[in-house]
Order: sequence, then structure tokens, then C-alpha cells
Amino acid sequence: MPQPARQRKQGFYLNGRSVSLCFMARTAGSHSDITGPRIRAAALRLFAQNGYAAVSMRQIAAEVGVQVGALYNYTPDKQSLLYTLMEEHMATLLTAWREAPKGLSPLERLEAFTRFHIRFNLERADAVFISYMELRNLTGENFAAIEAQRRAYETALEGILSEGVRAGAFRVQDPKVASLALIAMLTGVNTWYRAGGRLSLEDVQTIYWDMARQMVAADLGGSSLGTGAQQGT
Amino acid sequence: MPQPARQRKQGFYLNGRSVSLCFMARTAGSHSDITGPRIRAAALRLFAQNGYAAVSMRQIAAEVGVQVGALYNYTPDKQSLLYTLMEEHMATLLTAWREAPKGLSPLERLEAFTRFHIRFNLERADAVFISYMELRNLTGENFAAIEAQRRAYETALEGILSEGVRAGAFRVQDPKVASLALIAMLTGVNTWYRAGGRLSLEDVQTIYWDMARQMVAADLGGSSLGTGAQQGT
DNA sequence: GTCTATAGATCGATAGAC
DNA sequence: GTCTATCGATCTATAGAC
Repeated sequence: MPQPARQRKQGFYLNGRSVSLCFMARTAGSHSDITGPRIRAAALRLFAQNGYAAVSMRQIAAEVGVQVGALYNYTPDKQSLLYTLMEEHMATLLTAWREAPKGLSPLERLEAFTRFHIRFNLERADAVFISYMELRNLTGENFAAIEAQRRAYETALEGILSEGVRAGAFRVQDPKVASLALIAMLTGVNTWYRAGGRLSLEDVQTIYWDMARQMVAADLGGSSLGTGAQQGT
Repeated sequence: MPQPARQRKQGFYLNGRSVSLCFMARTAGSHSDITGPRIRAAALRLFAQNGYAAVSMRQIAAEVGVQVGALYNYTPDKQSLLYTLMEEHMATLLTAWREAPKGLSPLERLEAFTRFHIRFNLERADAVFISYMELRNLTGENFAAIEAQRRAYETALEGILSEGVRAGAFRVQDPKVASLALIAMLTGVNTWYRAGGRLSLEDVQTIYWDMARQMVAADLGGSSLGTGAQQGT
């Protein structure tokens, strides 16, 4: 796939596509077909760091290395950019959880959920932060769409808890409330966990699983406890 | 305490002070010595609803019924206004908890904390929302001050958990992490609870206390369970 | 203590050249 | 597809009259 020398001098190739390096000066007429993703990545980082309302389109453009007018080739307006970030995050979350292994007991599914949620959210801290800090900046229609995705995720956990109660494995007074409480507890990890600190990711997952298991008053059963080797997610 | 007829026509008296009604037109030279509190109340509501960065000083002034210039008699700048709201909220929280009854067992103190936290936070939803959504809008110095208050509150709970572990009443693997998890769980109530819904405040407090108690694997002991009458906080 | 007026900066979004 | 230039609106904060 031959490329003009000028472009080859400016960037490199990734999967057969010409990629401009982010620190290079850009000139009128230079193109990159990954500008869209780079705009979203820059917006994600800036929105998470400074808040949607406090970030200007000019700041986003500067981070990408283009002028502000160029952004509007990729988004009709600032609000749609925010919505896209949230929608993609929530869709990825739902898809990833639906790919979790099937045929497990309620206790095993709850452990899988606990470990999955912690890992998934820590790996996407900016998107998680935005997805519940900036809800009020969505239009009514966009807000409803994100809320539906969030509710679907909560309902998945509620199903696990309800099934565990039916099977006599859990003691949970109100599965709906318990699912919200559990998710809030797990998501809270993002506010304090930092890689390289006192606890590893695996440590944190195990500690939270221990608390979650006790919270639903599940017997130890054949499952894991304490520091032992666990399956992870 | 005689007052000019003109003022008596415009407002009413509260604790011997002349109070202007919020919907009345204000004219140059009319005064109110509760303008400061009313500015903070308006800012609290608007910051919670729209976000600090999205709210203009003109909006706050309009809500109070003054012109924008008047605000600067009560705050040196917008950021100090935000900080004052957060600081007062956290100080009230710490003071209120320190007034909790003494001489209780760890189990009783944990129940008191659980019920106190839920009630206190639901009664101040706007301040709670702001106090962790707008932390990034504080200057470094102000941020450190709020963080210290938050840490003091977390440490209070950690102390309860540690003491319960020492006494053999709780099974908690990591009291520090457990305190953060518990606070995140309890604060999460604010995101979904609405008065007049399926559950009363008392219902919610009891459900969360049940979960918290199981989470620390506390025996039922002589304390309460389920729907029974409890002390509240 | 509140007003009016304004300085000085920045914003989102668009138009048209290339 | 990106640039430059710009419109019209809005912002924080201040100055000075009353």
C-alpha cells in the first residue's frame, strides 16, 4: 500500500493505515482517518479531569493537534460528543458482562460479577467518572438512553441476587436495593484505588468479594475465602 | 423593636430581624442582613442542579433577587463560594456525628453510624452531591482542607470497625477498605431514594443496617433485626 | 449594600478558502 | 478534512454612583 513520501515522513503505519504522531505539527490538507477516535480520547480525558462544562472545544482541539473547526467534522456539537462517550462506555460494559461464563451457581455468578465490575471500572476510570458525573449535561432523550443501559446492568445483578434467594443460598431482604448498594460499594473502589499502592488489584477484588459474600450472608460453600487463589474475571 | 412602615410592608420579622420576601422586587439601597445565607442557599441549589462550572454568578444573583455586583459583598470570588458550601457541610457532618451517644458497643455504634449517615445525607442531598462532584474545582489549598474533613469522617468509621474486630464482634478483613466500602454503599442511597416511594426512610435505614451488619459478619447479638423498632439517629 | 456599566476574555458554532 | 476568521453571546470581576 504505497504512500506519498511526505506522509511517510510524518507518521507511521498501523494496520495498514497512516497514523500521524500526536506531537507533530499539522498542516492544512493533512489527513488522518483516526482523528475521530483521537478526538473522543481527548474529550474523555479532559471531561474527566475538568468537567464537561469547564472544557472548551478549543482545548479538545489543542489536545488532538487540530483547530477547533475540524472537530465539527466528527461531532455535530459538544453535547453529542459527551453522549457518544457515555453510550460507548455503557454498551461496552453490558457486552463485556454478557460474555461472562454461563451455567454458574448464584454464588459463583456473584463472585464473577464482583471481580468483573472492579476490574472493568478500574481499567476505564475516566469513562466511569464521566458516566455518572455528567448525566445532567445530557438532553432528555440522551439521558433516557443512558439510564436504560444503567438499569439493564443493575437488573443483571438483581437477577443474581433474586436467584440466590430463591435457591436459599443468599439472605437478602430486598434484592433491588441490595443490587444498588452493591454496585455503589464496588464502584467506590475507583475513588481511592491507585496502582502501586498497598493493595494489588487481586487483593482488592478478594477483599471486596469477601465483603460482598458476607453481605448476602452466603455460606462459604465450595467457593473460595480469604487470600486463596480465585478464578478472577 | 419599632421598624419603619416601609420595611414592614416589604417583609416580615424573624428573630427580630427584618426579612425581605424572596419574590419581591428589590431596589437600590434596600438591605437585608440575611442576603449572605440566601446567596449560599441559591448557589447550593444551582451548583447541585447544573454543576459549578455551568452556573454563572448572574444566575445566582437572579435567584436571590439582586444584581450580580452585590454578590461580591459576600464572597471574594466564585470559587470561595463553592468552598464555603463544602466546608460548612463537612463541618456540620463531623459535628453532628461527634454528638452521637457514647458508651455503646461496636455493634451499636455501627448501627448508629449507618442510620445517621443515611438520614443526614438524605436531608442534605444538594450539599452531599456538590461535596464530591465539585472537588476538582477547588484550589489545592481548599481541596486539602475538605479532604482532611472527609478523612476524619472515614477514620471515625474505621475506628468502629477496628474496635469490633478487636472485640471479636466483627469479621472484617481490612477495616480501612471496609470503611470506604461501607460509606460508598450508604451514600449511594442518595442516587435513588425519593420520599413517597416504595420505601420509607425508616425502611431504607433498616434494610441498609441489615446489609451492613451482615457485611461485617456480626452475630445478631442482643441488637435489633428486620422490621423491629430501633433507636434511629 | 446595591445599583449600573463595562473591561477584558472566552465561549460554541459557522462560513468559506484550500 | 483542515484551516483561518468571525459572529454573537456570555462570562468573572471591578469601578463608581447613590
